[in-house]
Amino acid sequence: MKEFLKVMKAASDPSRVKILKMLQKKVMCVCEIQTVLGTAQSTASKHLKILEEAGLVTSHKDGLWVNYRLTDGHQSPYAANLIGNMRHWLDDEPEIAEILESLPQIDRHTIIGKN
Amino acid sequence: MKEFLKVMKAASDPSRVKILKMLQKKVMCVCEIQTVLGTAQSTASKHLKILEEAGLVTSHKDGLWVNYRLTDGHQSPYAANLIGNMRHWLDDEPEIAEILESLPQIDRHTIIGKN
DNA sequence: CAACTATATTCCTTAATAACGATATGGAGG
DNA sequence: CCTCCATATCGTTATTAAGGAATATAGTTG
Repeated sequence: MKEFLKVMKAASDPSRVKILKMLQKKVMCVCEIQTVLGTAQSTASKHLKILEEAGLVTSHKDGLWVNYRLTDGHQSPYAANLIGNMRHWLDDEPEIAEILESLPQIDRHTIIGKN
Repeated sequence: MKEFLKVMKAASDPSRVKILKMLQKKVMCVCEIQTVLGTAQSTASKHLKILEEAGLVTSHKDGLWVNYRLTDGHQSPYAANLIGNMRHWLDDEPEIAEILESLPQIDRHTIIGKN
């Protein structure tokens, strides 16, 4: 039950939903996600931790960057199901569409340290 | 997006998950749900309202009682999906199994007013 | 209509959540 | 080794959520 609740809770926040939709398009580092969301760096990092603990995303370091991607679904059936469904959900939401369209222009190398 | 978030949020609380699992077995009134959950009446009522606003359950009056049942899924695709999945989720959780086994013994007519 | 019953709503208190700024960690490069 | 950069964590504050008790509402029965 806790596992299920963690997934539902993780998906209950607008910022985290946006992150999941972004990661559906490409692997991203924290500073890229922070930029798209327009939040503080610590905020983005914390959201990612919640998503990771719910089994929705995984991370691996690449030098200074930490890359986040959607999980393949082997960690949690609830997470796998949600990720699968979200692939065809919410694309028409203006809030989401706008973000997804901005993604191609986001590049970690052009992001100046906001820290 | 708000519609999606409402469903996720509704499913993020243990009491509400229990309610959904109960209603999967039978239509129930508030006092029956209150009894199974072991909460105050106002608490049960409030949870049901949240579930209803998320499109997960519907209610209709039957005399003094208000019967709650799972929705058929015409209100929200997110709700419909969740209800469908939950039909084969969480049945093995001790917390849930215990509740489901107690359901046959719950009858609104034997519940004395706790109000 | 008066008493009772089931449910909804309000009020209050307490706990959980989200945001930010500041600080800590840890790898990379001069 | 010292600095810089990306990320994580901490401390604080404000908003939200959950719980119960008490009250309001509405239908039922005598």
